[in-house]
Amino acid sequence: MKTANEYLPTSYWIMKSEPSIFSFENLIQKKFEFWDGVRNYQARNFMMHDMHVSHKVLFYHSNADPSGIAGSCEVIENAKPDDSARHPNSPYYDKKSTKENPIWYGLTVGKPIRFKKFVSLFDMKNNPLLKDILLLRKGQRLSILPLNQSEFEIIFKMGQ
DNA sequence: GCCAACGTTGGC
DNA sequence: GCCAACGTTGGC
Repeated sequence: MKTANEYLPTSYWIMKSEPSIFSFENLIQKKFEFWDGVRNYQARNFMMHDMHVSHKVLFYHSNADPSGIAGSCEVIENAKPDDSARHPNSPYYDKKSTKENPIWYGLTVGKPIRFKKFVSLFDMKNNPLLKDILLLRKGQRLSILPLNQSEFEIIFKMGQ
């Protein structure tokens, strides 16, 4: 079984968001969004080092009813410091973050395309072609996950 | 709301 | 560097 880092380099990603906080419909309305609030080093490193403009992203609703992929989007601006870490009133505040050493970074996604059909977690679990993807692995909590081109295309087709 | 699984923190 | 305690994620 491959680890997340063994998927690198790749141009295909899953990004998770709780729709009660920021949903795919919110992205459709806003057209683009700076992805702030990531406070996990592995996910941050993906954004800082491995994700680049034009990379394709599947937008996953977590803690949702149902959870699943609502659509796709893409990276439209590479990583830059996540200023929410320096705002004491932000839920993402981190007192260790400074202007000189921001610690936390985010990037901007845009160009959302809503799937014709929502691809639920249940649907993905029932597709034998997806039995090995990181998203479905037990205990996998990373909010940003790499996937390979064929995995991306399988899920994308399920949404059409 | 429960809780398994995981990441982080901090004492030693 | 170990590891117990704690906090968080996210399915159910």
